[in-house]
Amino acid sequence: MSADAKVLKDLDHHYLFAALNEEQREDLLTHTHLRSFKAGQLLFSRNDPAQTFFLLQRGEIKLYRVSAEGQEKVMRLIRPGMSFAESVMFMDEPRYPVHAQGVRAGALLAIESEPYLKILRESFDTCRTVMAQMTRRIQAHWDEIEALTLQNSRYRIVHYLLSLVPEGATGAVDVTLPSRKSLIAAQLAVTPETLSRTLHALSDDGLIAVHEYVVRIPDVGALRRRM
Amino acid sequence: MSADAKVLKDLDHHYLFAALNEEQREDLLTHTHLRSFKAGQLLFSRNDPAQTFFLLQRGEIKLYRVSAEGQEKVMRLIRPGMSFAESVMFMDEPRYPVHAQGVRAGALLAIESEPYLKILRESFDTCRTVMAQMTRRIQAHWDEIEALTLQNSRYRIVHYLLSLVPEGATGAVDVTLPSRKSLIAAQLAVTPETLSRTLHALSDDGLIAVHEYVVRIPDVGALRRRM
DNA sequence: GAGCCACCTTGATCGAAATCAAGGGCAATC
DNA sequence: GATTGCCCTTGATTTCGATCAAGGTGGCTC
Repeated sequence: MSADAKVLKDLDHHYLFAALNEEQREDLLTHTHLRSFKAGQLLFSRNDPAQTFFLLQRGEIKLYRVSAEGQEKVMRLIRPGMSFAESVMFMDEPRYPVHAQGVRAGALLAIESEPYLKILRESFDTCRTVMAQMTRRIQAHWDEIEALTLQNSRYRIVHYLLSLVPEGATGAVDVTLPSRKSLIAAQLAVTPETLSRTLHALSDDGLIAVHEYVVRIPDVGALRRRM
Repeated sequence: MSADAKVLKDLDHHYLFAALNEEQREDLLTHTHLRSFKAGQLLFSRNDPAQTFFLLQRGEIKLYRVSAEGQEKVMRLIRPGMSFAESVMFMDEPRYPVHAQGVRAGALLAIESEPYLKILRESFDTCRTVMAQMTRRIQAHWDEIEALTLQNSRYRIVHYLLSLVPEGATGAVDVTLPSRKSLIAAQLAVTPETLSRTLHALSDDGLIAVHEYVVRIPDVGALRRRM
C-alpha cells in the first residue's frame, strides 16, 4: 500500500471525512502533510495563527495551558485516531487556543483548513456531523466544569478510572493508565501528590489495586457506588 | 406592528437567523411559540428530551447544574437577545444537559428544532455561523476551565468585573452587576461570602468602590494589572 | 407600622488539597 | 557499576476558600 493510500485509509475512518466522496478526499490529500515529532517537541503555541488542523496517527500529544506562575493544566490528551484544532477553523481570525506538545514521539497529518472548508460547503452531512461532534465536546466541557466546581478530587479521580473501563464491563476489570501519572493529574486538575494519595486511599478501601500503570478494579459497581 | 412582525424582527437580528431568506423565516415562524414565565419557574430539567431551542426576549434565566449535595453551579446566565439550548439539536437523541429556571419574569421564543434543521440544510452560510458560534462557546469553556484550575477566586472575580467593562473603555468606569450577587457568585464558583469579602478587599485596595449593584472602577488599567 | 423574608455582610472556625521537603526506584548514560 | 535525572511516593505544614453562625438592611404583606 502506498503512503498516500494509507493516509486515505486513516482519513475515511474519521468523522471529519467519512461523509466525503472519493473526489473530495483526493482533493484534500493534496493539502495534507505528514509530519513526525519527538517527545517534548512543541507543535504549536497558544495564539499562533491556525491554518491547519490535525489528525494524530501515532504517539501522544498534550493540549495545555500555562498560568502566569507556570502551572500547567492539560486540556486534552490526544491519542492516535483523534483529531484536534479542527473547530478553530470556523473562527474569523483562527488562532490556536492552547499549546500543543508531543508527549510520546509519533506522527500526525496536518490538513489545511481552507480547502476543507470549501469542501464542507458541498456536504451538509459532514456539516451536521461536525456540529454533532462539537456539541459532544461542549457537553463534555460542561461535565468537566461541573466536576471541577461541584465535586472533589476523589470524585474526579474515581470518575476518570471509571471512564477507562470498557463499555458494559462488570465485575473485575483491569484498566491501564494511558499516560504518566503526572499528566493524568494535570488533566484532572490535581497535583501528582494528591493523585498518588487518593489511589492509595482507594486501595486501602479495597476498591482498587494499583500495580504500576495497571489498576485492577475488583468490583466496578462497588467503585461506581462509592463515587 | 403585529405580534408576528415583532417576533420576526427579533429573529432577524440573531445569528441563528440572520442569513435566512424571507421565506425560510416565515416558515420557521409557524413553528415558533411565545411563552412567558415567572421568576423561580422551572423551564426545563436536565435530561428532558429537547425538541426546541430558545431565544430570550425579556427577563432573565439561569442554566445550572446541581450536585448530589444540592450545591448549585450556574453554567450560564441568559439575558434578552441570547439564545440557548440551540446546540443540543445536533445530537442524535437530544436532551437538555442542564436545568433552566427563570430568575426574573419574562418571555421567550421556543423554536422547534426539526424545522430549523431542515432549513439549515439549505443555508451553508448559517451552518458556518452556527459553527463559528459553537467554536466561540468552546473557547469560552476553555477559558473557564483554565480560570477554575489555574486561577484563584480573586482572579475570577476581577476577571468578571473587567468583562463588564464596555469595549475600549479606559480610565474611570461604572459597571452595573447584572444580577443578584449570589447568582454571580454561583457563576464564578465561589460562595456569596467569598464574593462579598473579595469585593471588600478590592475596595480596601482602592481598586473599586461598590455601591449596591454599581461598581465604580477608578482605573481600569490598574485593576487589570492587579489581576 | 409590625413582622417577615430574602439578600448581603462580617466574624470565627474548619477542612481539602496545595505546597514544601525528603527519599526511593528505575532507566539511560558514561 | 557508579552517576544522573525523572517519576512517583510519603510525611509535615500551610493556605485558600468553605462552612457555620450572627447580625443588618430593605422591601413585602397584612
